[in-house]
Amino acid sequence: MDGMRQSDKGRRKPRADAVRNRERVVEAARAVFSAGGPEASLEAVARLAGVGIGTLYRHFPTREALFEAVYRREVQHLAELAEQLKQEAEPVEALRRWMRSNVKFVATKKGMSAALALAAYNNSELFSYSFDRLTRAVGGLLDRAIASGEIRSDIKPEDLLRALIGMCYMHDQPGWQTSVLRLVDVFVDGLRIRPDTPRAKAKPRKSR
Amino acid sequence: MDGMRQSDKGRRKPRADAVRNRERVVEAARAVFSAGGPEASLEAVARLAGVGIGTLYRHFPTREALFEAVYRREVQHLAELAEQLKQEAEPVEALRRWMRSNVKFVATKKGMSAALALAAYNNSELFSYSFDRLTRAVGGLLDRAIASGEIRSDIKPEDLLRALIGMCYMHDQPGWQTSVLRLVDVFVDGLRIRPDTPRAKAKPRKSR
DNA sequence: GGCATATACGGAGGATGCCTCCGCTTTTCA
DNA sequence: TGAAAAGCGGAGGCATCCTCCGTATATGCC
Repeated sequence: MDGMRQSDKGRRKPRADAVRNRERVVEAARAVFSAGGPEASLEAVARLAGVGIGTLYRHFPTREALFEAVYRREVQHLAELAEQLKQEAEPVEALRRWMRSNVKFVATKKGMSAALALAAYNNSELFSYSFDRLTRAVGGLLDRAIASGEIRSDIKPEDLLRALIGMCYMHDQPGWQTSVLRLVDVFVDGLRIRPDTPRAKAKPRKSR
Repeated sequence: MDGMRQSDKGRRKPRADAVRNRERVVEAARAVFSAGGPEASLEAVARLAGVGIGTLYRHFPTREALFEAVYRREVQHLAELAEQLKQEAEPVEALRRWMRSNVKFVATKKGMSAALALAAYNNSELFSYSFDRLTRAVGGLLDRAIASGEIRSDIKPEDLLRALIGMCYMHDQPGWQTSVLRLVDVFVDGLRIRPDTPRAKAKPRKSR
C-alpha cells in the first residue's frame, strides 16, 4: 500500500494543502453540528476550520455533502471500534461494549444525531452503505461470540442492529441513556446461554 | 360539550378567522413539508395557505412550533385510525392494518418524516406525548386481539411500537416498503396462536 | 533550483429566506 | 351601532447561502 499511483489513472497527485483543509473542515463540521444541530451556520464551520467560505464550498458543494462526509467518518469509527474490541475483550464483553458505545455515541452528539438522521434520510445510498458497514462490523463480533459457544446462534446481525436503533429512538426522555444502557445489558444477558439452567440448554428452537 | 365557556376563564371567544387561518396554515405546512422536507420555505407555506407571512409567525413563532402542530395532528390521526379499525375489522386484522398504515404513513411523506423526526428530536415532551398516545392506541388494538384469544399475551404495546419504528428505519432502500410490509405480516402471523400446533397453546411463558 | 501551470485559496457581493414591527381591517361584545 | 380588542398583511432589516474570480501556491518538468 504505497500510494494511489495506479488507481487515479494518470491524475496529478492531490495538493497537500487541499487534503489538509478538507480534513480540517470535516472535523470542524463534526464539532459545530454536534453543538448546534444540523442547522448550524456553514460560515461558522469555515471559521472554526480556519479556511475561507469558498474553500468549504469547493470541497462540499452542499450542506448535505458535508453531512455525508461526517456521517461516513463516524460510521468508520464505529466499525473500527468493533475491530479493536475484538482484540481487547472477550467475545460477549466485546459485544456488550460495542452496543454501549453506540448508545453513548447517540447521547453525546445530540445535534449531530439529528443531522445524521437527516443525511441518511435524503440519501438512500449512504443509508444502505452505513447499515451494511455496521451490520458487517457487528456481524464480526457476533460470530465470534457465537463461535465461543457463549450465546445463542439464531440471532442475525441485522436484528441486533435494528434492536439497537429502535432502543435509541427512545432518546431524550429524562433518564433515557441509563434506561437504554440497562436494556442493552439485559439484551446481552438474554443472548447468553446460561450454563446453570439445564433445561433446553442452547436448544436452537427449530432454527427458523 | 357545547363549548368552552367555562374552561377559558373569562377570555373572549377566539376570533373565527383566526381559528380558520391557523387550520389553513397547519394544512399547508403538512403539504409543503411533505413535498419539500423540513427546510422548505415558510413563505411558501404562507403563500399556499393564502395568508400573510406575519399571520403565520403570529400563530407559530418558530419553525419548530409549526412542526409540532403538524406532528400532533398526524399522531392524532393515527390514534383515531386505531379507534376506527376497532369497529371495522376483527381484532387481528385490525392490528395488522394499523401497522400497515403506519408504514404507508412513513412512505408517502418522505420529507415530512424527516421534519417530524427533527421535531421530536428537539422536543422531548412532544416525543413522549406522541409515544404515549400511540402506545395507548396500539394498546387498545392489542388488548382486544389478546382478549379474543387469537394472539399470545406476553407482548407489550411498547414492544410492538418499537419494533415498528425500527422496521421503518429501513426506509429508502430500493424495495423497502414492500419488504417492511412483508415483515409486518410475518410479525403479526408470529403473534398468532396457531390452533394447529397443539404444544404450549398460548402458554404464557411464566409471565415473569 | 527555477519555471510554467494546474490547482486551490479567500472573501466580496447578489440572492434568498427569516422574522419583527406597525398601520390597517375585521370581529366581538355591550 | 360603536369602541376596542384581536387579527391581518407585508415592507424592510438582518443573517446566511452560495457563486465567481483575482490572487496565491504546490506540483512536475527541466
